[in-house]
Amino acid sequence: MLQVPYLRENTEKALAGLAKRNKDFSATIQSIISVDESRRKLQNELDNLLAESNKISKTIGDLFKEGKREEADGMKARTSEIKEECKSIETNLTQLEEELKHLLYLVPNVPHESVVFGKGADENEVVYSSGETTNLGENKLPHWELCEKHKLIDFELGVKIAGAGFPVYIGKGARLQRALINFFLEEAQKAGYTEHQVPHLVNEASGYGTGQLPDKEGQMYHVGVDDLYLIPTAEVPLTNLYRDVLLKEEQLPIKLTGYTPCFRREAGSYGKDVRGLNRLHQFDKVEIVQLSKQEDSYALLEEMVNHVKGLLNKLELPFRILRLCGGDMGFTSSLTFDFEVYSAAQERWLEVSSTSNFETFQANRLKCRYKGTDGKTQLVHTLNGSALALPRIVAALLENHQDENGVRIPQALVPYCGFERI
RNA sequence: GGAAAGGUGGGUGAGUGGCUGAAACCAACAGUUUGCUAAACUGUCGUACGGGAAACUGUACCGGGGGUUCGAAUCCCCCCUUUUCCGCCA
Repeated sequence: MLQVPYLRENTEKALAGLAKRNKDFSATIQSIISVDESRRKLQNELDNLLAESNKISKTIGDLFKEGKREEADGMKARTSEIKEECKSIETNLTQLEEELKHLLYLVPNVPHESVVFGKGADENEVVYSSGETTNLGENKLPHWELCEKHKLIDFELGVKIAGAGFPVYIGKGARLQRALINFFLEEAQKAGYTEHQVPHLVNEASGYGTGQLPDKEGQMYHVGVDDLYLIPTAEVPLTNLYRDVLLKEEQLPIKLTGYTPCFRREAGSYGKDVRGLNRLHQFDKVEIVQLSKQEDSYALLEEMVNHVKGLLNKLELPFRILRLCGGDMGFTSSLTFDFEVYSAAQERWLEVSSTSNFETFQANRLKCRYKGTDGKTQLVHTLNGSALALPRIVAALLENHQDENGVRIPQALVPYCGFERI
């Protein structure tokens, strides 16, 4: 969430930025500023009362030691009075704090200056294109048919075991999955990211830390008995490793990677969007995360974008990079680049990675700060990106690399697969 | 799942109702000394929120939450967690 002092001191700037999201936040921000002002005023009153009470208590203690019991007893009345006052102030204060928190949860991150105004996905800007898209001619098959033909994935079987959106990978299909995971992890490690194996279930605090809660509550699977959430992305556990942590400047940037399955309820999805591997309830993904100094984060974002670019090139897939417009950007993000691969048989673009800079928006909730060499403490910037999500990569690999004899495995992947063709 | 004992600052660890935001030691940082290093000595050494131009100052925080009390790291209750023992088990 945004920081109140920032909103107070840069109201116009924040509003101008937020306007790019095609929504008006001026009323909310006005409320935030005024609620916070009342909050501070009350806090001050409370502090003063407590200070008085502390002083009296100390005096009472001294009097007891001197044996002046009655005098001490006489002073107790005032502290009781103060206590009553404090109680009512505290009630109001808690209420204001809650109100403030709720208001802050309503405001998304302020878009970066390079982000354009836009109402939705149609207005995203293509900032890079890898070139020609594959042209397959007449006999091309969509990936779900290729999967069936080559017995790579059984969607029906998954329905029996769990439900729609939980595919079963079989034989070379399963090995391809494993190969991709290893390939992505290996590439991330070469790029300086430290591999982590993290829990696939997280507690509520972690959900709030990265902003999935309260915003996207309905998107996550919730295990009621134990009050845990299945992770929708490794971003959640990875970033939360640094919740409530005070770092030293020289530790930054911190570069993390991890493979996890991701679980998403995807309520409300339907139609051709969800056919085959296009949208699943469970899928595999390798995530990269960085924590950085404020002044470095945009250079690091570019570095991450280049990393993902490299992966797609090695997989020999046609792709493009979009800079999301204000209206299509995620709640917590300040700047997001989406990567889309071309699905040659479906003749459409599929999102395979979303790489973002969250600036201090997550760090503020996470309370992840660093102490500079000047001794000043400030919030880190957090960044993350998919590098990469498997299902649509698999879809694109199968579709783009199909020929009369089956499917060709790109050279870079062969050592990980152990086979060259499907 | 059952039982017992714990959880204090970066670390070790003292503290059982007021003199404790917290001893001592270690680590870290700055300085003195030194040809350099080491050692020794001196000093600094938590976080958050608020007030102040600043020096500084108020409040809160000893796993988390609540309670008792004029006053809680210290007493009581609930939760989380660690260790050990038992049970179960990949």
